[in-house]
Amino acid sequence: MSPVSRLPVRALAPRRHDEILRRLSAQGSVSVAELAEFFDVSRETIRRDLKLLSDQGRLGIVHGGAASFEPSEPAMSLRSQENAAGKAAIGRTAAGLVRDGMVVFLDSGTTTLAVAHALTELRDLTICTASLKIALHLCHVPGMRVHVLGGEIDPGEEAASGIDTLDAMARFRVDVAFLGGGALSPDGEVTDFTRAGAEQRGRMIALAGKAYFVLDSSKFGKLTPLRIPNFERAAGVIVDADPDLALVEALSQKGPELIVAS
Amino acid sequence: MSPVSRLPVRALAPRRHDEILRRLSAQGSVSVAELAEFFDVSRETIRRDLKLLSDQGRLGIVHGGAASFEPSEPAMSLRSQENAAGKAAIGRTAAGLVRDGMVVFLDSGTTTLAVAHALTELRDLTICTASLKIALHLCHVPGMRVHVLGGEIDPGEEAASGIDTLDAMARFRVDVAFLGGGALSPDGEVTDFTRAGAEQRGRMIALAGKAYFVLDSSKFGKLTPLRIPNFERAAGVIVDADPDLALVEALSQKGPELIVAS
DNA sequence: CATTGATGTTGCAATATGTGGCAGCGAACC
DNA sequence: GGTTCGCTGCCACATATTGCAACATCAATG
Repeated sequence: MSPVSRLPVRALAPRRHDEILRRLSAQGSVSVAELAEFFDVSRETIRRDLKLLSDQGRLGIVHGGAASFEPSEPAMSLRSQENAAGKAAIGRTAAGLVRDGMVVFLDSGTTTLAVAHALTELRDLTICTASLKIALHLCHVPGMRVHVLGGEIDPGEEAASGIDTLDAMARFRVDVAFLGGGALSPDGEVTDFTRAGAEQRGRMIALAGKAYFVLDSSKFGKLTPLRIPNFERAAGVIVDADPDLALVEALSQKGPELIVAS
Repeated sequence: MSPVSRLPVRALAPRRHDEILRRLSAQGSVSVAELAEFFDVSRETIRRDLKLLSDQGRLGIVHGGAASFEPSEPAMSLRSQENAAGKAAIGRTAAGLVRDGMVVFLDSGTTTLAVAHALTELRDLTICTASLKIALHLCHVPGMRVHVLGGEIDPGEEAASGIDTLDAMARFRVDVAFLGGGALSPDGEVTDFTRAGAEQRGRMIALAGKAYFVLDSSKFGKLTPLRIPNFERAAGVIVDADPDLALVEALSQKGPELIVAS
């Protein structure tokens, strides 16, 4: 859409966005009607604001308004419902790349959780993850040794993050890593929401023998702000549907193999 | 347009869902009538909400309301059912020893999980734990910063343990620690099942400003093999029923205060 | 085991909300 | 000055949510 030349820094719109996000983190949810009255703009304008923020992944749109991802337990479970079939297919394909005896790193996220489910078919794996849900799930599978990375928990991801996590990661010798991401940008690169996330994933690419990104089709063409370091050294990107041709070509230029799960 | 038209400031659907699930995990069950009154919506609406959540497998609908599934692992969930009332009382008493702003260590185990539940009444705590369940639960409570200790997961405890965990523990400055244990032996000492567990608890006693053991009455008079180092330096032992007199006297000889929750 | 009050179910209408098209307006640019 | 572009509001129409009412079920009690 917009040729990325410069960000239009209007005075009014960003002010609304800030306030919307502030309210969201304070109250958990906001309604379109309430915001329209507060800013004295039309409801359409508010909806456009919410759509924008939603595309950036900063909130979730619901009937009547928007809800924050953070404080709500459903956020994660709801997200894991979205495109469940696609994620399951990605999980099976990912599991096909793993052999018994390997050391596997699993990133946090709903798509990697699907990979975790698929991995239960295997035996004798060492799993390394920062995700509480994944650890909790896989630790009961016979033959799996699960290591959890320490750190401060990010409630949105339900996973550890931060300095301690980066630190702990470096101690492992990882055969294959499955990483999530915020978006598959039109120029064929996986991007992330946060600085910390991008850094963590970039490091894991460097650490792992092979690193695959797992992204379901809802992430295609979205835009998130952070590039992931070392992306071109990743082994592949596993998706559940063919991206458009431009994206395929852009990706093939970068290096990582495109794998479409069926 | 919108000249202050009468806007019912009703809660958005996801907000209701969050609250319903929150109540479920707190109380185990909710009633349609109570929810309808709370949200000021009709009972049909509540039922539709419950139907939706039920379709997602997040609760079970029963006549009159809904009940929590607690889709947890049998080993752990079975244990947490035992003497639930006693554990809840211990939890409340333990929470009474905590003040806003403190750094709290929570050991793994079902009794400490009850403490975690009780701590949700507080705000502005830093939690440090090796237990996946505790981390997962508390990370969604507003005002809580949760740190998880890294390490290999023990499936029975659903918590990290081992060298890495001991290592990570040492980095924290802990105000108050709540520790589990295998048994309260007849000679007034808390003992443990495993060498690793005893070592970890002993270290935490040394690290924390105050360390309390939380033990429900099913642990009285049992015998487990490992003594816990530094036990005499613990601040107290919180239980849910009076132990017999000999045990009380033996304990008072050692040092830690005996606290009986009501 | 029958009664009775509470609860669950269904169809429907009212209202609120979402969507897409279009035009006005102001800022930036040529 | 004219043009373009993005933001905004208005409108018409599609969709979703909710409450009501009538009826079916359930479960506790005597």
